[in-house]
Amino acid sequence: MRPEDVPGLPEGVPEQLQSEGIEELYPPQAEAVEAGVTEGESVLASIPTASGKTFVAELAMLSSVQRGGKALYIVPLRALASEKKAEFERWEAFGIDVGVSTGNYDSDGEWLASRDIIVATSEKVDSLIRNNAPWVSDLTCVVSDEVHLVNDAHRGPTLEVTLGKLRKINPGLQVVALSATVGNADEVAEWLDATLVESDWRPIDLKMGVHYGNAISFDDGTQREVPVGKGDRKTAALVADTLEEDGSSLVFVNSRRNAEAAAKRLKDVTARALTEGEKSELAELAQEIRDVSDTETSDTLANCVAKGAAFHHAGLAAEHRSLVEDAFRDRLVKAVSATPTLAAGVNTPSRRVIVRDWRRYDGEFGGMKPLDVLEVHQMMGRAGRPGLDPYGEAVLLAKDSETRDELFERYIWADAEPVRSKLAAEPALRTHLLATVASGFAHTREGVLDFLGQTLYATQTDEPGRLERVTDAVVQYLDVNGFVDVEDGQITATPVGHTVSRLYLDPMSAAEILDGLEWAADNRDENLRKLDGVASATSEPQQTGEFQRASEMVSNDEGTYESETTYPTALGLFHLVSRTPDMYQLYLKSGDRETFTEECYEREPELLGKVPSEYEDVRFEEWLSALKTARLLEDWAGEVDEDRITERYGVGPGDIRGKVETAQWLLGAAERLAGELDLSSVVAVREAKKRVEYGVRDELLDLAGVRGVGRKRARRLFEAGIETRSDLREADKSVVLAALRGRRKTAENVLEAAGRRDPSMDDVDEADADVPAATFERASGRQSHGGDGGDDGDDPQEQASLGDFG
DNA sequence: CCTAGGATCAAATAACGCTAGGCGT
DNA sequence: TTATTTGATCCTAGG
Repeated sequence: MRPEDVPGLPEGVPEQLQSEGIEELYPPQAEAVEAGVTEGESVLASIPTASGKTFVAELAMLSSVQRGGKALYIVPLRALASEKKAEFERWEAFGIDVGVSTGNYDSDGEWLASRDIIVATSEKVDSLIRNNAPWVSDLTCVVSDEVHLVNDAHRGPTLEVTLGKLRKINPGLQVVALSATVGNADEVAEWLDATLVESDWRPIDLKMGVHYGNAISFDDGTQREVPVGKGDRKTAALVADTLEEDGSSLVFVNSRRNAEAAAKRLKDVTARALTEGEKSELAELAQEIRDVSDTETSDTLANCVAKGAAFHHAGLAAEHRSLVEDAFRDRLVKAVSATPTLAAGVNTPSRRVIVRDWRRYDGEFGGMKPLDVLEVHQMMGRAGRPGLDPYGEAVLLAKDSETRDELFERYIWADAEPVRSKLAAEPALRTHLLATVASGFAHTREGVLDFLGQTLYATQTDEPGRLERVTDAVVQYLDVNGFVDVEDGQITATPVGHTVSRLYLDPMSAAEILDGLEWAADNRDENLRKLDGVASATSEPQQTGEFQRASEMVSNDEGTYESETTYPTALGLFHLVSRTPDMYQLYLKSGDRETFTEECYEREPELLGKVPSEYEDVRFEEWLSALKTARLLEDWAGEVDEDRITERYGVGPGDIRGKVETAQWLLGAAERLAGELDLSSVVAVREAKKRVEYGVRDELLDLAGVRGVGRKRARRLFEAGIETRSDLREADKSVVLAALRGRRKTAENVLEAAGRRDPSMDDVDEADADVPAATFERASGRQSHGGDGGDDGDDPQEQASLGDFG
């Protein structure tokens, strides 16, 4: 089938496709067209990755818009949203507007009403429905990318419920679902009332095999000799082998540490294959990586990249990740070792994929658990770049012949597991049931069950009555906690219940937060007394005028308290939100248990709630890991350097950012809840939220609110005597310029953002801006001495690293 | 005969990912 | 539960 044979497309689109080099549709694509995707028919395309799924979706959306409709593309990851948007934007020439909506962007989504194609994550879509986004009822086509994710215990139910709601709102809605090959695609298709298009076809051949001894055995019966010298590592040998044919390798491992260790070893292999030109480009890239963040992780990554290897995991800052991804795609970086982040994320194909670790530690499982077939298939599917490689190779590693045979059985010959709905789990139902009631999809127990009866879960369950039981338990939970009222069989959301639903909080998080804030109100006086007692007993450390000192103070384990005690304290609030189920737990590492037990008793008056007994093992452990998270946030909001934090808590720069973002969100929600219930803590909550947002101590809140001023610049301005936004408008320009390290352009931008009438720096003499030469040198030691407070790196980055969320 | 460096072994250590609100100067 | 790292001990080659 050729593009011009596809019915229903807007005029000019087939020509555009041809000019992109698309002469002929791939067989599965043609099959989807024959099934009517461009004529409003629902289709489930269950085909391998990189075989043109997105294209099927594009055809469907274009034709739907052509008929006067509006399309929604649901992505599984935020990172994919912008990638898809960029892809769809080439249709703007045909009068089609594209909009993206993910967590960070707009909230009400009103402006999306005018867009023809909207890209959003499933959570965002869910949230938009909860907030009654008006345009949702205008949708005529919805695309669900990676629908097999309904199988995911954590995020699957959201997708499942969201698709259900969309179909309920728009009865005739066309559903185009894209899925990896799974065991029960027919079942999923039936649930969606869609025609199934299933195929193993790939645009480029994929050879799967296992390396054992001195050779890889492939599934097509061929072998390839890859000798492993003694002392050598298998992975290194395989990477070197690919390199000989000028191909790049992607290595999947099961932990961050392993990813870093593997990259360190691989760099010696890749270094040998670099040209002079590549070396200098890589050196540049390494510098860019160093500039992203001043941490050990960043440094190690830069060292590897300089030699042509890299690692990739969620502990990296987002900028790190995309730098690595881009460089790998451009074939500058020859080998990447990665945790599964890379298997599901943005497209990073590679000539050879090596799945080194196929088991991963799982506490609940009680040992090393083999990965799902689907997951391994996703990894292997990254092999082979269409149009560039003759074929792709995916290799598993075995150290004995028994393992080799097992790997063939388990992963190469095996079909992926069937997709199974995880909706009937209590945590999932808790939030979705409340939302269903709050946004008016159901008002009675029967109504709720009726709605749930149309989900995939209902078509799959072999355990009748389970859904009813869990539903009843959850309704009762919501009732007891005051989120719904149950009367005469009618279930209605209370005002708080409505707010919780709209805030997108897990009701259990909301309950925890409300309990904590109410507890604080009841125990305020007693705890304030304790706090003041402690503060005077520890005796305020001498002058706190000097910044270095002040920052030491907070990070010090001795514990220091602000004298003008606000209550609840920031730490108390950080701990409160850290112990909700919406905040991911930080691991307690060896030694942490003691450290934080001690800390817990020391800081007890600040914590909002009763400390669980040490004998309640699980609860106490959770309490402590929440405290660890809270201390991390407190350090961040106390201007402790990024590298100190990563070192102290054993996390990567990306983790800090993740925690900070979540805390910001939850504190925002807490602020709303406190306001709604008229609790006195609103002000304290707002301040704590602002402090994590900017990563500053309270005296800098005003300054850090100015655009272009992050935690570091704010501190330097403050040191220079400019303490507020209005000081910025009045101050001597040369002082501002000096505080900003003599960067004229930055200074002008800052002044303008602060609302100064004459931001120009043209009339300021360089000599006036007495820039200490030493500050341009990178501080080598961790503790920088000297009075200039020169604790950070160079100008553009100091803002870019983490201070710059806005 | 001593030392540096490598090899070997036992003990210690740590083990994936990530979505979400809404204010505004 | 397991793979990797770390640290201690032992061995060997070379001075």
